[in-house]
Amino acid sequence: MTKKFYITTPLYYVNAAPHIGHSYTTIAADTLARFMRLNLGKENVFFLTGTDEHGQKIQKAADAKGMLPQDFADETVPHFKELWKSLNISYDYFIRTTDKAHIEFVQRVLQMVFDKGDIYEDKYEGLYCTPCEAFWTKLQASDNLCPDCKRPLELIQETNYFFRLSKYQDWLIEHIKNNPEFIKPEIRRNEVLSFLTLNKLDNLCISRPKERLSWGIPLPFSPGHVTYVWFDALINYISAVGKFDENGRYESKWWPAELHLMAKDILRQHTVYWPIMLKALDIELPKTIFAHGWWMINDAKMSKSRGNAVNPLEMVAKYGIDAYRYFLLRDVPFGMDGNFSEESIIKRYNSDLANDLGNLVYRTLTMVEKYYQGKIPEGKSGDEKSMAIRAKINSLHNDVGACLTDDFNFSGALEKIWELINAANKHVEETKPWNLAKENKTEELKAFIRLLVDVIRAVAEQIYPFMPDTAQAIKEQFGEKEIIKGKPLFPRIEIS
RNA sequence: CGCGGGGUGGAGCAGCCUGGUAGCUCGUCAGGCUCAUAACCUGAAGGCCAGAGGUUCAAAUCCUCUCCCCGCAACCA
Repeated sequence: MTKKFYITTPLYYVNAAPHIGHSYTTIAADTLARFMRLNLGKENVFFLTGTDEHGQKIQKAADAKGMLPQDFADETVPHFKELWKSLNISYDYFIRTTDKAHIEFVQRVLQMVFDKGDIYEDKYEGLYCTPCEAFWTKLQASDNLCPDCKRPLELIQETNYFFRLSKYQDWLIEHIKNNPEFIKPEIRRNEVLSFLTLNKLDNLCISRPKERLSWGIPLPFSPGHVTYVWFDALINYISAVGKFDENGRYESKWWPAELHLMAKDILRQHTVYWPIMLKALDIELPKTIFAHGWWMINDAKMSKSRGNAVNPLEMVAKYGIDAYRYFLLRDVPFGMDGNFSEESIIKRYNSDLANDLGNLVYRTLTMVEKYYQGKIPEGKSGDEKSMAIRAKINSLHNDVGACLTDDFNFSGALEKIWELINAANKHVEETKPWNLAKENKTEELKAFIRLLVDVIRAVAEQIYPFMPDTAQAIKEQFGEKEIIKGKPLFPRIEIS
């Protein structure tokens, strides 16, 4: 049986334009997908992303613009697709929750879970703010006033449908305990586990009455209700890659997913609702759910009200696709929060990309040009330092792989690559090729230059998943037999 | 006493599990070199490891207490 790799990003909610957070998850997923394609073959990797388009916020956003929700979504989705294009995102499929096939699939799921008895009808009572269209708990609104608009709340009652989360609580706890890989990183696993062991799960309300919300997938067994967005959205992970047969068995070439990637704010939905939904359907669970951290903007949480959201397109225009990708994956260990600022991008850019990598490539090109008229020399060196560098070249792929496949440790993988780059730069100082040239030590010089070229080729190979364009550019400059020297890969950014 | 994570040179982090010269990246300063994008290499300065007490020959590392920061605490997509 060939190994396969199915990776997903969350479906992004289309009520606003994509920001740095969206791009972070997607770049990380893209890097893993590219890496796995190199290892398992293109045909054994499936990378899914898409958009979540139902629900109240979309309806409100559309209303505000005097549009139909569908038209509003149709207008927003291209922003995501364009961004992915300009970030070199190599997704295999882009799903929209308004796709006909997805809607039918969700309805099928609802009917199956309903028939099984895990969805039931009940009365829901709560404090409701009509202008805000929101329910509040007594805890949130102790004074009986809407925390948002400060208007009095009404106690209203409505009939809704509920999903029996509680029935599967003990099973889920056991599953998490028995599968350390299931929720990562560990801090998130602890969080979920303590939450599950210390609280009794309430059943999840998975419907909204149509009078209150019409923009959603109608429940097949109650046309007066639409489906709660999360129940709709999570199902994309299976609706995109498989089908139910006539006996209600789910069949898919790709499922179960090896990895669901997301930011930590939607961990709950993925580690509690989603596994239980799958269990109710008798479908295998994903292998790993990984929640990464947030990017803070100049030490403040990014939010629309602060107006500090970073536009990825702007960053790409300023610093380039690969510098942006590199920065996000390198600057902060995956899983932790990071602080985003242009100052830190520029620092990374200048020190890692321009000074270390770019300069190594450029100085090597110049030497090949100067000493060998652009022809890459043959040669082998057997001294200790050269051998040590050779060893690093040979182990680099495994080192990078160990970081990526075990822990999704992007920054660690990049550090490994940079260790080789730094070793090569140091090797230049120690070998002093300009002296070899003066002293006519031709064999040594040939071997030395060849070693540098081999370092650069290995580096290009390994940075490809992270920085596909740069890898390509390096490969083009170092041909089979000779070089084609271009402009510096990363011209330094001078801060005025 | 709700649960969890954390407080280490100017900044960001590692080390703590398995006690024994406090390490990395960036920044600062000095030097070297010239193949190179004023890039590269070397060296230096800078830390009583939040605080107090305890265990020990020996504690950033183990134990107790205190202070401070952050996350989670169900429908927010």
